Amino acid sequence: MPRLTLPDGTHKEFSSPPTLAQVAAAIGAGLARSALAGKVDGRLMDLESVIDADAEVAIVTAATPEGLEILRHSTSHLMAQAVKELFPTAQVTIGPAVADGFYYDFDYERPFTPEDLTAIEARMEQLVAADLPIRRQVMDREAAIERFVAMGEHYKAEIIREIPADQEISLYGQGGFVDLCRGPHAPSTGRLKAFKLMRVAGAYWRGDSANKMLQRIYGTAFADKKALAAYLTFLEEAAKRDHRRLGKEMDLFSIQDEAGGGLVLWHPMGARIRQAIEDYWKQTHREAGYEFLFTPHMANLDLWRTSGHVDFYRESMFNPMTVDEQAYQIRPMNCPFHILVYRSRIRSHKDLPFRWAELGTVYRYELSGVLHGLFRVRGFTQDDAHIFCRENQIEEEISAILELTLQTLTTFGFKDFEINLSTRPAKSVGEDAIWDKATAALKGAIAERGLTFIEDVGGGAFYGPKIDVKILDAIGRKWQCSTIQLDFNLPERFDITYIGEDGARHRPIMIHRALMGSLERFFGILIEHYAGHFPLWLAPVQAMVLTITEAHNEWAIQVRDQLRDAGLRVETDLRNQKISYKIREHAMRRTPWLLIVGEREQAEGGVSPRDRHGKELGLVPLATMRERLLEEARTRAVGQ
RNA sequence: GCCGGCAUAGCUCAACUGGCAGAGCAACGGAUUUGUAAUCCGUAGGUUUGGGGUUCGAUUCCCCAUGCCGGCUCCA
Repeated sequence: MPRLTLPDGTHKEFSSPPTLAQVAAAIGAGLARSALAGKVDGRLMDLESVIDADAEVAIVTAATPEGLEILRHSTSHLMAQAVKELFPTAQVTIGPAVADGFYYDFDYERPFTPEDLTAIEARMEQLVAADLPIRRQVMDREAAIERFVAMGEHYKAEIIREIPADQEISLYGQGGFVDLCRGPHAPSTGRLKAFKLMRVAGAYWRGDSANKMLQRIYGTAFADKKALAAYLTFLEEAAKRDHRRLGKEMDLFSIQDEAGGGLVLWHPMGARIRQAIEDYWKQTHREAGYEFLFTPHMANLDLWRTSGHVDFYRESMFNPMTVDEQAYQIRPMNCPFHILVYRSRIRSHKDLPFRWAELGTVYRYELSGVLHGLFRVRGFTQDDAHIFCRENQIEEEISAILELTLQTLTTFGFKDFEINLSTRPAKSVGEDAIWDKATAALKGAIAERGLTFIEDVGGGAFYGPKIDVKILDAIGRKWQCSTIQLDFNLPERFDITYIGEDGARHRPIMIHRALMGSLERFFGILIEHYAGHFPLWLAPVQAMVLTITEAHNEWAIQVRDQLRDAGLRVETDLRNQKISYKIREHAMRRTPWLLIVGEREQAEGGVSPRDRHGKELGLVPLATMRERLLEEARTRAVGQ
């Protein structure tokens, strides 16, 4: 009789082979109610599956990521059932769980409307109330194909034909609805209690624009209504932080038709922030032993032939232009120029490493439909750098880059990171030995900092392994900005070398790296991370001097000028308005410090500061406040 | 690029099924000289994204264009 080992290490014996549902019931009534599926020796299975041998068993509930995924997957089937009942001629295709919910793609004669969604959702509620059991059934391949063809479900038939022969074909049925699916699924529709259909969108069959456009319905589902409500609140919060909205409201940047989509205009207030970012960037890079380069925005197309961009990157490049009957290309990357600088003279092993950085503006062709605020643009500035080093310098260089990356991201207020390491893909250039050595160096550099990483086996570029660092923002969203990539390809293509100790020519290793990635995109992320409430060192206006009446204008201007002379960004508001009016306005504009100046302040040579949380400090001498502001700016404090 | 939705004053949004295009904020002018999140009064602001069509009449209905928004390989 099966002896089962539970996750806590305890054992349970059964007199006859139990189903997973029975196992859950044996553990506890509460668990039986919340059980969605089970895990047997690490394999997810339906609750009704029978365990007939000793095994490690865990019951899966919606409290775990796996359980939530099952719940969402089952909800997508529930939606497909509702759609088939309401629109019988719609063909089902695929419907997986995704990051924040699920979707299902249908082939239907017309697009679904928002009204359709409401109707589908209502039908789903009915199906939940009916609490239909969800049953798995294994079927012979040919019979399954015949069955789906008979039902008019040609996509499903196509999918079955492509399933490897050694895999079993399983169907899931609930009520009159049957779908091809690997499973597992929740035991019944009654378990799907909290869901919402979000939107309709077009999506190509298999994501290929050569294929037919299907109708995709996105939805989300959670364990209970409370979690669903929390998610919807999160979406509202994200919308409030939308950098496109804040960018307009705070007059930071614009993107205008007259200039072109995806081309960013930085307004004065946005440019102040960018300057603060760039100043910091220059300072840290100087300290980290980098030199700076400036290179052109376009080059003879031949350069891009040599670099391989014409062959491998054409889709992302703008069309070349003709200059004196020669083709020129606006740059999508900076690296070829840096290589030309390297190659401009003979290099010795004693010169290496070179660390060359450039805030290089590049232009890439993106489909008009994918442009999105500052996040997806056609012209952007990379905080790019290229390191040329010897093989035995890789680890040290990577380690230093990682250090600089984390220092930079931390300074901008990001505390949580996820590091991904991508290794050699099937199709790639370079010898095994160098790949192994480089990959080991990357791992070593990560380990040295005591950090953990997620390995993406075979996920590297064809020209070298890489480390990507993702940041988590204030509301838990993940963004990838930093990337550190080894390149065994470009040095080869440009045939760059250095003279070694042995007097022979050797190939240097090239490292591409960007910490913020694109300044535009990073700026967008910062806006959303801080919801526009920039820390002092980034704030476009760090302090606003507010007068009580016109009688205090003179002192207000003196205050402003003294603080400006100290290097702070300070403005005055001398308008003939009540102080509460001015405070409200500048508080809403997210100015970190408001310095109130009236009779007493003028008489004593001070200001009455109010911080961004409305805290009043009382009358303080101007010099004291100046030092406090300078300290806050100098330390790049992100607290509060 | 493709699919769907949307486009009204600088901004946020109204205008029932086709019937005189409006409000708040912002701007500007005036009064008020004010102590910690909105002082009052007034003025101006529009080819309702652009073009075409249906209609006695179009912000509203239809077609085209442009832009924006949400999506477009997270695999049964």
